[in-house]
Amino acid sequence: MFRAVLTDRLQAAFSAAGLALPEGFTPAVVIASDTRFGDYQSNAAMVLGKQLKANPRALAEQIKAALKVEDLCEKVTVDGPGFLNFTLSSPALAAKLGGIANDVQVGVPSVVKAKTIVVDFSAPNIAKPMHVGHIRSTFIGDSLARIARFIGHKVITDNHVGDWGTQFGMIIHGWKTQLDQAKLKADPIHELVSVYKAVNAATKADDAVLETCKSELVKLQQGDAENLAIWKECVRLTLEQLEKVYGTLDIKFDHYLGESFYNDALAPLVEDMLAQGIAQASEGAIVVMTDGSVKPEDDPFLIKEKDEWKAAPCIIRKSDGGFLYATTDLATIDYRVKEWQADEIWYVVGAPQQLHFRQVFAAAKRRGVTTLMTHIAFGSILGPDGKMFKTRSGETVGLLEVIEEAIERAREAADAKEQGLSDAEKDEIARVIGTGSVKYAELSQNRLTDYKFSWDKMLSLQGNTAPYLLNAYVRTRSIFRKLDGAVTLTSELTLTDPAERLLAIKLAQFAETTHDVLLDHKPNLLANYLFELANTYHSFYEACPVLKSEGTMRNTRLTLCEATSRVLKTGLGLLGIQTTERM
RNA sequence: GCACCCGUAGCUCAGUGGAUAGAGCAGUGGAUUUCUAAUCCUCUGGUCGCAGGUUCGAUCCCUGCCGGGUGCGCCA
Repeated sequence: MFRAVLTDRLQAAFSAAGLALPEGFTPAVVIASDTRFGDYQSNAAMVLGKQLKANPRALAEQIKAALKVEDLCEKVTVDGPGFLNFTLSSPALAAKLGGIANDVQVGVPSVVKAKTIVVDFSAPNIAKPMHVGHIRSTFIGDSLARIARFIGHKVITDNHVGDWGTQFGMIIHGWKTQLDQAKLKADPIHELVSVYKAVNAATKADDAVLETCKSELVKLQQGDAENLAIWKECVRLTLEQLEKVYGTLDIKFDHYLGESFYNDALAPLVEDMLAQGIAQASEGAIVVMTDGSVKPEDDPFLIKEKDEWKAAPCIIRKSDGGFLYATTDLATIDYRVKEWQADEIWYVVGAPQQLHFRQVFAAAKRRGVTTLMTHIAFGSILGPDGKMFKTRSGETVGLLEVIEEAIERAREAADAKEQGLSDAEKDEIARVIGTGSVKYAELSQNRLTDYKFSWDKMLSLQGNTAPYLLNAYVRTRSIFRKLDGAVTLTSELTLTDPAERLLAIKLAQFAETTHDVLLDHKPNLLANYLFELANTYHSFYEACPVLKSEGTMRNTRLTLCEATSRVLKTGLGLLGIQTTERM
């Protein structure tokens, strides 16, 4: 990575110039914000100037004089208030380019210390269809898992499905009293949902129904054979459907350890926490309270009310003896730490659950868990009114519905092109473009901001969209299809045209971008980068004929195409987006 | 009441303690008998919610306010 190498050189220059660096100071080199000045830049002289009370420009000149970068840069300049600007040399860029075009890791170095990372994402509920609300967790989680794995971590993906809970009282009651077997066979989830909705409505009208549901739930929890069988069938039917959706989306999990998996661990866990004094009885329930180890404003177990800090406990056992979300999460952490030796656990779950995770993480730490637990939060998907989509009010849009519509629109566009592709080929192209469009629409956004759900944005085929990126890839493949015979991409390369140079620099930045994504768990950095790369390639493509050129120029351009092709395929793959050879 | 997230172009959204704040859509005017136009190139469009503060430098950090969203003991 140029950025890392230049940082090292800068560090060396400080020593060579005899500059005493203040404690904790490391020079920062970044990709240039304005390409007129260079390819990379550093503000180290300005930061240092402040701390050493020295003139930043003079300091920059002093550093520049001590800098040894002849093998990398054709030019280093001091500009403005004291910026050091680096312009890469053509040979250095060409060498890097050859590396990208011939390397399976496309020039992205692996991490020095590989960690075991458990990624918890998607987590749909049994007997409920996935809706647009699941888009964020599913796509962000899948992408982060792919990226972490790509740069060398050991990644374990776990779909913590909601297969246990109070809703099963209603579903079992409905199953017994009003299930339509024919409809169940035709569309299991749809039938389960309508049964659930009907019973849910009935409970609101009639308390007796509610009581029946509660007793069905208790029977299930006590291991009643009939109810257990119904529950298992619900889980089986739902998972079967989920697998189909995940298959269409090209998403795989290493494990499907749902909430029910941890049932037997809950009672002992609560007992253990009581015994250790981490949990206590309160108003009939068992809760975790503050231990006063942190400042009140940082304590997840305290809340301020009228200038007084009041308890905001985390309940792990209800007064009726039942267990909760937090209890299951604590048991899940135990399992992941013990069985998988997780160094880190990433929870890709919506921002509204921030308090829950702060409490759970704090409770786990008190139990001696040292694993780094991170809540990778994301904003809500809003309806047209700017308010959250509500799951239960029926206002939401089904995930499958969105995907199918996207595939259909992509298919229409493919049909309009007339390039002699078979129906099967067009179907596959439409699937890749349709699912890619929905994924890209999600992943190109900052995960923390709320956004309004928009069919047009999800399904658009122009502009900053998956088809735009895929088209750039298709253009690279088209060139190699037309090429006669094998090419060697190892001969001499020379970058002459400005468009060639811009593309080469962009390609070199893939490594930096990929690593940066994991600093803040933000896949949109990669999405934005790939859009810029595609844009740069499209411009290059218009400006620089490849097959019609000759000699070194032709070889250079072919190498640029091959490198672009690999970076796009790899980069899109890291977003969970597949590619096609034609479109 | 308290806490967290958000407020950037007509719309939807990027962005960073640095140099003249970007993109897509919409609007405008061009480019192709194509290495695939699902493309490229022009132009138009901004008091980065408001007010202070810190800094050589603030859209970014701090404080206060205004506006929107979310969460806060027995759902998950």
